[in-house]
Amino acid sequence: MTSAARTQSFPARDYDLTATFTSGQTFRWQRQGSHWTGVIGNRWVRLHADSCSIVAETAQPTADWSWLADYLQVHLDLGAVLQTFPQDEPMRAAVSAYRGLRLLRQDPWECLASFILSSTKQITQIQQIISLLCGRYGEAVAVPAAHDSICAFPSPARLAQVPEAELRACKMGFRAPFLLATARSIAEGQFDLRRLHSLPLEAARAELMTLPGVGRKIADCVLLFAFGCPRAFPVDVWVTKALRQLYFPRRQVRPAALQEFAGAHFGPNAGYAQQYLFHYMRTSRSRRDGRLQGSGA
DNA sequence: GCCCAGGTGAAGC
DNA sequence: GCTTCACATGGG
Repeated sequence: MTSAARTQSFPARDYDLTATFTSGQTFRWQRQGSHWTGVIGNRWVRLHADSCSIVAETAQPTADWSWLADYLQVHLDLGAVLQTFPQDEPMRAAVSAYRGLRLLRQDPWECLASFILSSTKQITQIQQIISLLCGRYGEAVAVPAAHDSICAFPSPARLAQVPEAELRACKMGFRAPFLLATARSIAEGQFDLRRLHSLPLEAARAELMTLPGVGRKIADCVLLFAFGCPRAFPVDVWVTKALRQLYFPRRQVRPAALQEFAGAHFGPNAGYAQQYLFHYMRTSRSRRDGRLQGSGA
């Protein structure tokens, strides 16, 4: 017998909520002190972590918490994943800096739409665009007394009805027609995100890349962050910088060669390794400015 | 003012 | 095939 409660504790070691929520895989979590507030599906959630567990609070009594365990991937043996990383100096440094950084298992539509909006935008700006989008077109979700109101991520059907000019007013610029066309394709049933679960990585990636505004990088983000494909390896400007600086200092390496190197070098959890590299690269001025030495140098 | 940001698609060679 | 460019907008 499971009774419904508004709080639940998940045993979890090595879980750094701050690194996880600020590492650019998701854009809506907000910090209040040691607590993080967000919306998963249509549920308000507040989390905080102590040394051996994550404590969750919802707005309404909840009997089945599997949706949250799945989102947070609390059952994942992080140590086993980290052991599959290459034992080179860049990875050791990145893991040492942010051990406890996790990959979430996000809703495919929210993840896809968010990354369509991400192209050549800084993370703070992506957060702002998505906040406007949710506030204007998302449905309000139940919130505990004395907490700020908050909305769910708008559905494809809802966004499909929004005029392009209104989307542009959410500061998304040239990304608006891409988001709109993708929302319509999904809302009208031409594109079925659920079908991707049954496809191998390469086929799922090819399917995603048929959507307007979705190229290799965004497809890999969705495959990694929403579909749990551990080998998906998004290569953005930061990862490009990390790979060049840490693995190919003072050499010209073309993007295709970097992608090929990544697929061969980082192992079965390459996507996880990529997230550590991305966050590590972005969070240090010396690394951003390229003053860090390469692996063997 | 200038360069850049979790890119993509289309046009030009 | 590959390289270059336009596309909005705001942070640093």
